[in-house]
Amino acid sequence: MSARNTDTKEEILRIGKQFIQYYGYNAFSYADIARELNIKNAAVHYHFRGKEDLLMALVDNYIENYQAIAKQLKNSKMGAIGKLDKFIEPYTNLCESDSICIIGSIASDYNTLPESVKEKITYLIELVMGMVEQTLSEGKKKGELQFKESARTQALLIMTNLAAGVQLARISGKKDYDSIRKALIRQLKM
Amino acid sequence: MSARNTDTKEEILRIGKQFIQYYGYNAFSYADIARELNIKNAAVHYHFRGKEDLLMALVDNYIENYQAIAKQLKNSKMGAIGKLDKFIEPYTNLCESDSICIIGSIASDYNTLPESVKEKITYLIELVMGMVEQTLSEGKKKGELQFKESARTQALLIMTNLAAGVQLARISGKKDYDSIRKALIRQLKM
DNA sequence: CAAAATACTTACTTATTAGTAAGTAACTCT
DNA sequence: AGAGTTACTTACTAATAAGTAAGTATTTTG
Repeated sequence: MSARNTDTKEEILRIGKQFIQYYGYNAFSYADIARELNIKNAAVHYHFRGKEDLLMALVDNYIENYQAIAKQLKNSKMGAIGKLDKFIEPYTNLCESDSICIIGSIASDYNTLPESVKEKITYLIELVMGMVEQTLSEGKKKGELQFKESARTQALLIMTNLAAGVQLARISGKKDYDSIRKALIRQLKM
Repeated sequence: MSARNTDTKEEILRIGKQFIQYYGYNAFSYADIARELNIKNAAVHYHFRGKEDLLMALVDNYIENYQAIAKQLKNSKMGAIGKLDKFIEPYTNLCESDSICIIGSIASDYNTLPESVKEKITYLIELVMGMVEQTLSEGKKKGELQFKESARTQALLIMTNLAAGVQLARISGKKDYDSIRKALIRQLKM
């Protein structure tokens, strides 16, 4: 046992992300991660000094991810609806596994988190908001989308529909999430 | 010390509600409640055998509350916009204290909760949903409101906007919540 | 091939968690 | 006035939490 393993760190991040989205930040422990990966909790501490550091790393991952997506969308010839679909897709997947988005999960535990994480999550939200806002603005200019609010407000409406949509789906079922998702797109198209 | 106190039970419920909305169900303990009320944690156990029982009682409180509101609205001559404003008001107040609604809080911790609570929260959501749906339907029939989705879907859109709106406000500020709230009403009026 | 770095495990600590059993003071009822 | 009942406190338990120090096996590097 215990041959050197180069991707334990990534596995910890993977499980950590899963746990945050499934149970919430305050409802899983390093012992839970260790059990899942058949290692000892000290091994988790070796890769991430504390839970706070793990969360920071996770948020960093999301930031990098969304930065990459933002770049892709910028250079893409995809239509606005297509871009929005790409944005919505991950939420639909979360729904399938009874999980919620990291922003919603962190928002719920927000008052128990260290300042460092709070700052980083603020940045992540602005990043995501900016992306959606931009997509909406462009889509409107090109006549692909229509909405009456400012792009910022419309982006807020969409993000809150999705974030709480996956939360609600846990309780009242996936049908409700689907209704929300379809209504969202329909209203932007008409 | 320790004169008989008849409203400790209600005080526990009050603080419990506060903690759930501010920290989340998994981020406060009976010791926290005891400290806040200057009693011992065993006293909290005296009134509510376990945390699960406390949560159940809290959800029961919400159910009674919303049943009372539903009855009021039914017999009220208030316009649909007025009724919606009454519904939205508590969310705005939550925002002021950096708190989130109990449904959002419970949804986030959903996968860590006992079955009994899950069932009860499902009932609470249907109750609230029914109320909003009803208000929307009536308002549309009377020409006070306009929307293109079904009343159920429109209610879902509004509830998710509000629930995630207060969550988002924690991170990106109350202005975003206000934008959402105003847009919501504006769209229904036009 | 030896030293250093890496990726862990073993074995622990300290704090906090939910929860309980037994005792006690004050009030209520008869 | 005495017997319950209520509303607690005192004093614990067992489990789990985050975290650490020291040791070990494997791999990389000079």
